[in-house]
Amino acid sequence: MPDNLHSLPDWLQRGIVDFFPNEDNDSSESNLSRRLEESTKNKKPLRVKLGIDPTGTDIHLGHSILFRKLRAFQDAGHTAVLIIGDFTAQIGDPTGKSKTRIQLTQDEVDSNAETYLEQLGCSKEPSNSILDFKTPGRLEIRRNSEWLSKLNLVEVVNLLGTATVGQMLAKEEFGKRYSSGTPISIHEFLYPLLQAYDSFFVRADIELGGTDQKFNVAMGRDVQRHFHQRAQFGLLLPILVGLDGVQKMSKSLGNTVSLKEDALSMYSKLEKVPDSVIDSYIKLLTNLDTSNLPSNPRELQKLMALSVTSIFHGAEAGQSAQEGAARLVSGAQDSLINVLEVSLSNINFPVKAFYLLSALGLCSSSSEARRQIQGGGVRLDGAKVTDTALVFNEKSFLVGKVLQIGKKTFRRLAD
RNA sequence: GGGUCGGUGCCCGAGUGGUUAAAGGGGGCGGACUGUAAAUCCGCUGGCUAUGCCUACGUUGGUUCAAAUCCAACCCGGCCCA
Repeated sequence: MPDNLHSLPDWLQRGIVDFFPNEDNDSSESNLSRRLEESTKNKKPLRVKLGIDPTGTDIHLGHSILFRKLRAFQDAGHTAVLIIGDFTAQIGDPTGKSKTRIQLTQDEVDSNAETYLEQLGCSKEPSNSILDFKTPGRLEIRRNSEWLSKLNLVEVVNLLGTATVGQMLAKEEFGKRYSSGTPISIHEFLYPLLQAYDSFFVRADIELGGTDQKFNVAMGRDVQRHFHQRAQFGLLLPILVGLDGVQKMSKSLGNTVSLKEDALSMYSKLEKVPDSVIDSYIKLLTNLDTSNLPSNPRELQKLMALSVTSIFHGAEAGQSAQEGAARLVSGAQDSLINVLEVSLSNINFPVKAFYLLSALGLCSSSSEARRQIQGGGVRLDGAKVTDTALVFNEKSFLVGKVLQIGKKTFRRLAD
């Protein structure tokens, strides 16, 4: 934690791990709080850059930390510059990757970008969206293909001249991959430079990023200076640990909570998160007062889950998710009100139980369904199904009953 | 370009002609226990409406009754040399 974190305004402090430059002087070039003051004094909002590469379809809680901080800047009167890395997504950020990333097509990238904006609340009012899309002057959305696809080779070569191979290999992932003999494609070296060029192009005053972005954000400063522009500040936020409590939250590790998920699903995942991560979740994902929290870990877990869910779905939905989750756990099958329904309309009767599970999409394959039944993981209205050869003859027998797979998946069967 | 080693299931990694849907570990899933946690123990971990059938060990072709295992060509990577 940086020593002079306290020099920053309260709204900015929470969750900040590092910021740079971080010099204790009066210069607005190297002292962030001076720069903020200068901006207020001159009534000139700062341009706060956050880049996202639309490489997937989901925004998860880990990303939300950055977006919420970006929103805080918006609320403080600054301009959020959201960069959709539609160009860079096709190169792939090597950060944290042990392998070269698969390249995406323009179409994939475009549709991903759309779902991202949707999840950030582009069609909602600022009061219940993650970013403020409505207040004039508070948000600028740019696609980096706008400028990156126009660079010619001369300009690219010039840009490449900003960094050295030594600098690149000093970057942790590259260094590891290099020394372990894992291939590094040359185009991957270009990634940090393009991200840096974005900062120059949008004239960023501040760039937000996860701690793993330190190198890329710092590169932005170099490139801005290279093009005779005032260098941005870097503001680093932590990488959220995933639901497994060990690795970072990442779609490919399957330990995420997506913002797309309904309140019940979000709550259920969060309330069973390992104890070790609860503190960080509370600090990074909620606005709870950390000096006044329940000491019982189970209570703490529930409070965290409730708070986070409420932030993304509203207080009311959070409440009912909590109640719904409690009912699920208590095993009170009769009172399963909020269980998602699934229609049997496409099923031909008689139907084999394992086929039904797979046809309804509750298991990834019919073989998987069979295994679930064998392993005792399937229940119908609370009664364990153990016979893999079980056949249901009549639809009417199933309608209204609750099918359960494992502890988390419940579906009410509808006509 | 030359030499050399290598490419096995989600990952790591054994296997060098047949009882191999492929040892072992990790991860994941399910069960028991619990705080719906952790730890621990047990089971499962290619697909298929399924007592059987199909697809799988970089790719393609070949040898063989039989190939992840042998041969050829090709593709991809590491290292060394140029």
